[in-house]
Amino acid sequence: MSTCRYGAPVTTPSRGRGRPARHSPQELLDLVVAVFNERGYDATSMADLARATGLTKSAVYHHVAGKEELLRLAVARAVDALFAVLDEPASRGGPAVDRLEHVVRRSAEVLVEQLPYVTLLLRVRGNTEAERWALGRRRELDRRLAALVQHAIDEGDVRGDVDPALVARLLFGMVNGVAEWYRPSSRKRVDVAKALVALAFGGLRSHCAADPPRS
Amino acid sequence: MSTCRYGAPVTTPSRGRGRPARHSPQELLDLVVAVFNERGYDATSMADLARATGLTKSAVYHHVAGKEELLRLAVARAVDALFAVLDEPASRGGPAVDRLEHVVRRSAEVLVEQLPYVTLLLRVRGNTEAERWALGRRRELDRRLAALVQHAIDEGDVRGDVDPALVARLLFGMVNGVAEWYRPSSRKRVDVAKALVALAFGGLRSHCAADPPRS
DNA sequence: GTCTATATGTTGATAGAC
DNA sequence: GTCTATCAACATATAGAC
Repeated sequence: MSTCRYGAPVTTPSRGRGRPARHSPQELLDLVVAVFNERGYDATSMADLARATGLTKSAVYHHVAGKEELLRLAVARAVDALFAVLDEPASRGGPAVDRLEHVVRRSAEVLVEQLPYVTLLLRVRGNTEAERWALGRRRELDRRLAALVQHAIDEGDVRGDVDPALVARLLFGMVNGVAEWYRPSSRKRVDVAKALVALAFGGLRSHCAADPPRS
Repeated sequence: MSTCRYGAPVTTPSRGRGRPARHSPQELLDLVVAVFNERGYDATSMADLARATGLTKSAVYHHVAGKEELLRLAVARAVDALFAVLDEPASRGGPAVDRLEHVVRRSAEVLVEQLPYVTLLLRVRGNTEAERWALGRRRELDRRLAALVQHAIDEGDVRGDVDPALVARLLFGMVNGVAEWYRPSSRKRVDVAKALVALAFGGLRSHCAADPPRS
């Protein structure tokens, strides 16, 4: 307030004092992505982002080219994190069923660790160039996951009585669904990943749960 | 065109001739929901809806109060269809695990049958009154599904080594995930529901698939 | 780097003729 | 019931002072 030269009403009531309102690019993106997830990307205005960051609209434009660039940065981070799982050693060697289990577990862990970024990625519709790029990367990811399921079936460790592409989509649909309800306060990430793997590979029925895990 | 009194450019090139551009309320809602799902509710303008229906914006307003009422009608239909599953006889009598299996199968079938409506419901964020109402109904649905899982665990037919609320969310997360990829042309609804139930109850591993179904 | 002020387009919704 | 014409509010983005 001390540097408020005019008596005009302040458009950003959340600062106006003390708080420096300066952010690293990383902190700024974190704040922005939180708003995108709360209100939805399309329903979020630059004014909303200015309010959330404690800046004015113009100051936001000083840091980024516009709304779409913020989306691009955010979904790129999620895409990179998910593809990185496929490059981990345990995703590349050994029986396909073990690799699949590792990818499922790590995907769930990454989703929880990078929750806001992955959530945003999963909600992308394809209206802008950044969104279409993200959709293309997701398709590529789906292809590689389906191929992994196919391998596990070929090796006889995953049931072959269901279409592999269908299995892959249902399986990773369950993983991605975590983004709809998980909140950081509620549970440790390993709990979610563990329960997810147990359910996906062992099934719901108690008589299957009794089988010893093969690892 | 015959009643076009002025030579002014037509804003709806998709009609301009022949097609009467008259719809029953049901047909109109179908068209609107398709656009909502393609572009996202927030990114859809009344001009988009006018184009899709072959009317002008003003004509659309003659049929409905506004954009939000269209959303309200659509999500209400999805909510009703999903709650109806819980009122089916097979959802109300017998062992809880069988009721659970029935609800999972029927939810998947309803999702596929009413794909655009359920898809829209699953994407609701909570910005408007209609959306907050829908979120509330979804929470109620989640509560009842979690209670059903709890019953099945109590009766010893579903594994009790994972938190029941977590099981319910993962399970119906897998069901809801179908909306992300299913397209009417690709597969029959029973195929998806059958594969979903098999995977959810039997798990991925081939040694579990060998167990005979208990029904 | 942040501000105030403003340019320029799009939005949901309405008025009133036919 | 559909149209043309229009509005006020809000959108993204920029200009230029400090």
